[in-house]
Amino acid sequence: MEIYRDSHDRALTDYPRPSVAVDTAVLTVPPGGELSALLVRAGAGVGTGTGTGTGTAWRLPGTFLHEGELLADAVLRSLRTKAGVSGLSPRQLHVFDDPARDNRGWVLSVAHLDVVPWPSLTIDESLAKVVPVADAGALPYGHNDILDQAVATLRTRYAAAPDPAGLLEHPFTLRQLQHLHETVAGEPLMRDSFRRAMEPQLAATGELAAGTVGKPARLFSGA
Amino acid sequence: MEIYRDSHDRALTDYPRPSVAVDTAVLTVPPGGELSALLVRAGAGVGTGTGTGTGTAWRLPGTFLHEGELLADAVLRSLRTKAGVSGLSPRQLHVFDDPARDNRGWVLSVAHLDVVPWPSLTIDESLAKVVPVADAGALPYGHNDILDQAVATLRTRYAAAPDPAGLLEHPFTLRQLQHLHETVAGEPLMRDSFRRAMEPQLAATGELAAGTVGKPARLFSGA
DNA sequence: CAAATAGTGTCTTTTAGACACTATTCG
DNA sequence: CGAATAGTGTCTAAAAGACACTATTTG
Repeated sequence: MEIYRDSHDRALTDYPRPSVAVDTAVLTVPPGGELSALLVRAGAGVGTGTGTGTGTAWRLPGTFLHEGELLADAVLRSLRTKAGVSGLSPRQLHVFDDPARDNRGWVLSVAHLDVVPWPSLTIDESLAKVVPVADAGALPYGHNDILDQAVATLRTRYAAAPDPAGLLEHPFTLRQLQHLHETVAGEPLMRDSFRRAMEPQLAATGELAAGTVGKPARLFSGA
Repeated sequence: MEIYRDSHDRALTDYPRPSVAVDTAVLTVPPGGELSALLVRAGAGVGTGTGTGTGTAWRLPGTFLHEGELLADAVLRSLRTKAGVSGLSPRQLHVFDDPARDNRGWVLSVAHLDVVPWPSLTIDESLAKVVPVADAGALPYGHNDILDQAVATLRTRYAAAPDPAGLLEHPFTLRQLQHLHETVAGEPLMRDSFRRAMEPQLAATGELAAGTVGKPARLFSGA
């Protein structure tokens, strides 16, 4: 490998390097529930921003980046290890770079968002829990900021497409889709406008929902 | 400092760590010109993704993160060193984490956007140049992607506010503001709609522009 | 049948686009 | 004065909101 030197004649490897970690806001919507996030117990010795460890604190799952590993793979690894979650697509949100953030040294943390359909989220309840984002409380090390940014990103995504994160099982009715959007947005939506906005983006299966009160709704298969 | 150990009983400092760099899309609008970006010569030995150095290649300015330094400070340092630019506010765009990106080793690069008013951009022409983004050509190491994302971010910001990056000198007329918006958006905007959207967000100084052809326009002072 | 929900039609309000007309300056 | 630009009013078209009415199911 070629060695480049900078203006002070130092090779690349002569520079001190930060540890790099990932912290992830895992968002989901339980059936009939609110927009929720996955939290893990702080102080387990894995992840960033562990702090002095009160023992009862919760935090977003995270881990250190391994050599040559992609950030997205580190996110998936941390979730697999802690929550048995698989098949996801993490997105970067922001890099937290305050040198004093972590008392173990110089650690950069790349915050991520990962949206997980409820059925894919099987957690070890001794290590993790899923709580409505409104009830997350105060999290250490700026994790509330990550959560806020994650929710904002999710809302932006759902404002533009019917179900970009695949939170709904197919097929679904317009009512189910609207309920999901209201849960994500955190506010009620108008039936007429929602219909007008969504119907052109959906493909009807030709089937009808059965077993419900009222006129059976048409089923859609997503995009 | 307390030492935490992970599940393999390795202390934090035992992990291999990546070098971290910043690469910045510096955008500006020259008077009467197009939306433009700052490029520097590749192969100077500073920054990431230098490659084998053809000698004629151009790239976005970048540098390695120094110990304990904030990413934004590294961006400002790299711009100060290379272009005499000061007084800016870099924003993170994305972390490039392909382990094979840089032939000098494992380097993460945090892409940034920095929007600079033309008068603040005094460059050393032997090291750097400012070219319309449309004429940037093929840049190495995904820098075109950074540029695209930077332009998209800038457009989003200007769709929401009159002059979020302070590209216009105060006071300004509505026509000047519209011209700026058209330059940023890359397409003509309608006079009526633009007026309706912007006027409520502006504060008139009470003064009028002088020395121009036509009825003198009211001057505004921004937010 | 009553209650509940789906689907459709239509009216109103709001917003965006188009355009016309007046006002004021420079050359 | 004529060309150029600013500012305002108004007409029209499109989009969003509101609401009524019909259709079809469960209990």
